[in-house]
Amino acid sequence: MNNFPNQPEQLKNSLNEVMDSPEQLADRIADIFECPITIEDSNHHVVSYSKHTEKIDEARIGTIMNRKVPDKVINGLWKKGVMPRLIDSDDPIIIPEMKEIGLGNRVAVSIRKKNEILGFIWAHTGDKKLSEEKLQLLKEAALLVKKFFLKRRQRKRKSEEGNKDFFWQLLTGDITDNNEIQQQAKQFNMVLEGKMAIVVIQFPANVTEQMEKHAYYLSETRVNVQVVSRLFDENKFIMLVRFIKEDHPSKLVTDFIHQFIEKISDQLNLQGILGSSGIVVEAPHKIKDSYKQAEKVLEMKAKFPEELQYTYLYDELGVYQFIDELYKIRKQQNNKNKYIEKLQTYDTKHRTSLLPTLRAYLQSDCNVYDAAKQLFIHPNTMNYRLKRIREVAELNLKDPNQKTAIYLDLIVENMTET
Amino acid sequence: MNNFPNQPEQLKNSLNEVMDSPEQLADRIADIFECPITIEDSNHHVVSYSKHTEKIDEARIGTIMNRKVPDKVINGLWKKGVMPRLIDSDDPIIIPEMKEIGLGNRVAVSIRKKNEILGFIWAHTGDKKLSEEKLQLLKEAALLVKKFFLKRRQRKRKSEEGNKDFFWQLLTGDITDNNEIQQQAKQFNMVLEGKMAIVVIQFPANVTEQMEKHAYYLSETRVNVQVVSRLFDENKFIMLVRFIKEDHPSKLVTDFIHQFIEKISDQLNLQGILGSSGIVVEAPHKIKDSYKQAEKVLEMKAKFPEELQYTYLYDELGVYQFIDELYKIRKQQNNKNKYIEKLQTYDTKHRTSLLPTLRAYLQSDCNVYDAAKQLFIHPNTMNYRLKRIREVAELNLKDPNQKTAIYLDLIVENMTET
DNA sequence: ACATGATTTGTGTAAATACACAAATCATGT
DNA sequence: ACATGATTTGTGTATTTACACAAATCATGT
Repeated sequence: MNNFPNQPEQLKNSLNEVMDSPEQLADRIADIFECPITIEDSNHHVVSYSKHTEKIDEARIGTIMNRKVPDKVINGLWKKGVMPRLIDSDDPIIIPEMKEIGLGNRVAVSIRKKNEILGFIWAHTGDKKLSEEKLQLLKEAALLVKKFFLKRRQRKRKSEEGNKDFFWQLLTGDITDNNEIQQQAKQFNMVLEGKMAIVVIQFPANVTEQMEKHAYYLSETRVNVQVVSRLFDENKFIMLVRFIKEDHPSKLVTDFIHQFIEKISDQLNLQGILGSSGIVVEAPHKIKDSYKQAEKVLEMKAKFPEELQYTYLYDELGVYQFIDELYKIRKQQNNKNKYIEKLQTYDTKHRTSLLPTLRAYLQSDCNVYDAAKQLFIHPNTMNYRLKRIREVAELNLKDPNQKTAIYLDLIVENMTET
Repeated sequence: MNNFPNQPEQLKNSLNEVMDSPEQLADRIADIFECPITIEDSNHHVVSYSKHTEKIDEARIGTIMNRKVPDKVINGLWKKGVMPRLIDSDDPIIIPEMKEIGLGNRVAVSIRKKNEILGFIWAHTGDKKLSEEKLQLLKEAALLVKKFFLKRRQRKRKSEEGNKDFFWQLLTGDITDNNEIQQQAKQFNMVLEGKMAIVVIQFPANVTEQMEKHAYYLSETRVNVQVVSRLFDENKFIMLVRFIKEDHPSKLVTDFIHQFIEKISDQLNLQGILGSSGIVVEAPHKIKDSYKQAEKVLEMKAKFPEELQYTYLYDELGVYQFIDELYKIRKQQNNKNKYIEKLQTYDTKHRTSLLPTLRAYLQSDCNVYDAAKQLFIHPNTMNYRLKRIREVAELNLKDPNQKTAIYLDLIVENMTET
């Protein structure tokens, strides 16, 4: 094992041999580096692990037993900033012991094609320290293992562009025939069954390679939802997600978007990343609707950032599903809301703020105390103003019909100003 | 005065003489009938009264002093059913003493041209009873006095058709030039200044002559508002009203419509008479808008009879100002409200009534007790159902955005069924 | 500067509302 | 028929909300 100059050759030969039987892949690498080796895919599922039993740690046991790295370990790696370094770098990363998650000393390197993470090689170095040359060798090993991953994903890879085209066709509704859709889906190894939705993540600026890398990674590693297909369009990352559990798709997709944004904001140290989803559909030809709706949500979130700060689903847009159209109607009708006008006139004449008060009141679900808090005034002041509103506008604040009209007209009115 | 066969001749001669000086009109008739005579126009304003001072009663004093019949007397006459008989008949009506309104024995006859009431002749008979021949003579007197009224209204009469045309032009917006409008208005003796609105009264069936008669009469005798112009179109009576007091035009027009409907329903013993008004405008060229709006109100009242039972003004239509358009939008969007759908599904599956409960709750301004009363259930039941609604629909009942959307979608949904 | 009326805030009380719990009723499937 | 869970109603209590009144502050015009 000291014949150092010979090692790369040896490695190549070994790997070429085992190209089709991944089981021995880790063993061969482990032989060269003299420590246990684990190879994972981008999803942190175990692809291959060496038989070495020395220097074994808790994390390794858990990983091999479940054929997947435990979530606790992955989270720990993220928290310590290991994962970002691993994803961003082509070089091996030395990871010191992390007792709290049962991880011994390790060296790891990512396996990637362009910006896409294919997987990772983990060397369980234990007390031993790898030399600079060995680290270099590990990097070369990664390049060679990459071939294995590429071959493994042969079907997927050979049609990656076609897959993208197909996804676009689904998004735009260019294919409507269900049989054709299912045929193509089979060809690209996509499952278009059960409950699905389009999720769009919008980045505030132009997307860098690093951002793409992280986005792709995150789209691979979710659990409750499965990302069937994904692509970047300008500064938007569009995903087709499928729901494994059929229970509460709204909650699942909200959580997914939440986590996605949280993690990627954290990892890239970026603010202002928005997420949205169209409604959950069951038929593939309705994916286009879900996409349109997801885009609509983003459009409305841009127009009403505060109001829709915590809204991600089209279903939850409420009146903002049709506020644009309503705006057109009201403008066309050319008839200002009588009550709003009266209050506006009164406000400008007497330098009061009855209209903003009414707005806060309506936006607080007609709760006097919440509305008062929002405006930093005493609840009695609020009540007094409401009394004045009733008098000045001759408005019955118990009439849901009028209140609804005012609520909408106040939103529409604000749209005029922008 | 016993030369009875000669009296009609005498009457004619007398009247021809005084045709242009109304002051002596009543005197001449009084001479023939040997009792005090009062002549009123359709508005119950005094046109002419005889000098006779015998058999004078309280009502006559009040009438002459104010140059108008006191409201108390008019109301009394309506209550006793005298006015309808007078309006409907060409023959003189004998009216017994009505002490409660200070009215002595009288005989009265209406003066009319076709269906339009021009005025009335009142004979204060006192203890005397008029013979059948004298009654016949009074009828002839009415015919002759009619000539006087027609001459009196010469300008108005000669252009009655033209007036109608002009009104239609205002209603349809055929004239837009303000100068032209004011010129024509002057020609037809119409005042088109200050605050105005179009009021439309809709009759349930085809309009008979009797109904027209009453409608014209009522349009003459209102106090706080002035009916500038009016016409019948199919089963609709369209009025242009002007506001004398500028204070609270909404209240004035509501009261006007209320009273109009109440009185005419009462007089004609008719149900289902609807009234509406467009917004109050200041510029004559906006009358067309007010007309359109008044028609829109009637249209919506037909579609939502219960909801808009007490709504007459366009301003007060609330969401019904745009519910038609919203219906189109929502149909086009082809996306059912998620919350409504969930509740509907649950209701059919479990034979519950969560959706009707939510509807009642929203329509009762989110007041649990009112909604419960409306549904004849215990308030606790209401609360329980609301809890289930929150759970089943995953709906936050404190979110005004969602609630507003549901409120509107519930209305829109009901429109589908019809 | 003063008077006036509108507005804001503090204090207290009455009424309305929410909520927990228990009992009764109902629907449904085994 | 029975068990089960959902639903309805009754009862009582704690909390919230509405409202009246008073005092203080502010704006405005003379």
